[in-house]
Amino acid sequence: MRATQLYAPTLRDFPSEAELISHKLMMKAGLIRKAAGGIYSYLPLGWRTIRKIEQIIREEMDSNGGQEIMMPIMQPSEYWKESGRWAVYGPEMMKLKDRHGREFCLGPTHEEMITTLIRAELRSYKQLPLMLYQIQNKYRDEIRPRFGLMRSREFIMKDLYSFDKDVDGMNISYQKMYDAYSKIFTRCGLKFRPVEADNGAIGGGHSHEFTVLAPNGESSIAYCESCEYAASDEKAELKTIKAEVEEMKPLEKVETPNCHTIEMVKDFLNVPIEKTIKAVAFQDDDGRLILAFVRGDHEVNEIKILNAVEGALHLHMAEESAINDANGCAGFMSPIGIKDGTIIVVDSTVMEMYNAVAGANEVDKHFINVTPKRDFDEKKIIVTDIRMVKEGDPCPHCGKSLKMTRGIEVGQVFTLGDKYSKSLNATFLDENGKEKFFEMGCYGIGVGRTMAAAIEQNNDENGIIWPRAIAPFEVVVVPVNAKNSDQLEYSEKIYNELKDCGIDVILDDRKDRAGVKFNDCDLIGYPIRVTISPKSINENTIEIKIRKSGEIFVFNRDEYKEKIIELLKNL
RNA sequence: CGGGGCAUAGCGCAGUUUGGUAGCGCACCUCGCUUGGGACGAGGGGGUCGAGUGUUCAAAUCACUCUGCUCCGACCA
Repeated sequence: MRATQLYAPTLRDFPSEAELISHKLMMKAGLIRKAAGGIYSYLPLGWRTIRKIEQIIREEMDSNGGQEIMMPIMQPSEYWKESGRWAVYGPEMMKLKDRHGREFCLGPTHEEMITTLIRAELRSYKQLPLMLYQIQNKYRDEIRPRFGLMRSREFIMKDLYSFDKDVDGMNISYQKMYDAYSKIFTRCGLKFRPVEADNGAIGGGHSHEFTVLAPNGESSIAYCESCEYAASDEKAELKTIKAEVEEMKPLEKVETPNCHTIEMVKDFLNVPIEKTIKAVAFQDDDGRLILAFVRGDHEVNEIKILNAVEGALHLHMAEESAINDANGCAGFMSPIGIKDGTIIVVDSTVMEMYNAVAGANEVDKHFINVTPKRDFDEKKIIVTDIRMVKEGDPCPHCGKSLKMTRGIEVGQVFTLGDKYSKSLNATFLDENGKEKFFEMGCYGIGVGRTMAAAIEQNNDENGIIWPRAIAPFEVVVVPVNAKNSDQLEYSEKIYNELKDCGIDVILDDRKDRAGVKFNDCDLIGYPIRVTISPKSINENTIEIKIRKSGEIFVFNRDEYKEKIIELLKNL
């Protein structure tokens, strides 16, 4: 490819609509253009990267037993009504009608489609396991599309569905995909973590989110550097922190005028924050009061509270009247003296504390020397892990301290069990001639998001720094002055030689000044730049610049190809 | 859905307060000159000022309505 033929409209400035660095760079480097909110065209450079990512995905899917198919974007509503998700999916789903008034949707996912596709003809356990996948546009009518390809309404997704005869088989398929995903993102040159996720309502199986580590990511994750543990902040399990055993002093009520926050209490009483107990009052959808208690320096994790309290679906901050009805006192609360029947959830770490400070349920009064295992009635409270992970907390697997980082979820693997085979009545006959539901799994990768995440993770003030495997071109050959026919000729020779080595190379034969071309090369992010100058011709050498490190090498004509191939291996 | 901001040439912006001939930089086209990090000179093309309605002799500018974009939040996982 020659740069003079390439449609790559680079911009001098960042478009004002872009906020996130990957979005800005994709616009500026001419990778994508927006058609509408959350809907994009991919220009040649962007599309080349997309295709390289897809190719890596294909290779790993195929070598793990996947078979590629293509299913419709436009799906009839009947399938979704049958599974019960037509109503459930709600406004997220793009719906449309044909001229006869028949209802369709633009598929946000394809469980219904694939299950109905195979159910008529996949009849025997002998045909299992089966793994089918596609790389397809998907649609979600996001409330607020943003961040370019990161949260868009139309997006490219690889989705594979596995069908097994039993749970053991399903777990093997799951493991295969888990391994394939690790390989895919490694090959893409990304720093990522498989993050433990729970299946929520689906239950039973397991799930991991593959999260690319990036400071601008939408999700916050905790991970361990000593072992492989990683989990999203809301899901991270936490071990109980044991406090040093102390002699229990007698409970005592003290005046704490106007000290309604932990900060004020700890300063007024001059105690370390780890010796205080913080209260947070919630109400659920039914109006039930839920009091949560954590150590003063900890934060409550609402998701964990929801899991701990039977029947609670959503939480909001409690009304003061509800607190008063339970004999509580906002700003000065503890479980001591709260009306029976109130739901009280205490973090397990709190139960380990000795001689702590907690509210007295009276205005301007706190208790000191509270020892929960003596002073709280364990029969009336729920004790469990309800706190939010924070940097430095011990890893639940190895005990070393956890680190926090932000990340971008690029892939997700999920066991579905028989949820969809049951609701869509997809069965086969097993060895005993008995009819059974398929045990399914689904495995998605956001292709555009992977591209965005790669840029998020690999850029500097000059532009993108592509990992070699997904760079639109691996090498760019730049004659310093393309109007000079000697330089252009020499450059074309080098270009052809590299091409013959199987290297994905582009010749920047534009007649612009060197500075313009260098800046574009840096912006677009080719991993290696070959610079051809009069000096190169005179000395019969090749000058090479590594985008990532900025290193410059000069090689002789007879060795440069091997050198470039060698260098590319590490980029 | 709540709250803020914005909409003028391909991109970035000024002009709006105080109504009166549509501007600047970059990009684009032509010619010249230049070529190792976004040169220079000369000439040129490109706009229903997001849409609609109203006020006015006169609206990019004032008023109302709508649409789109964007940020924060809620929502989603």
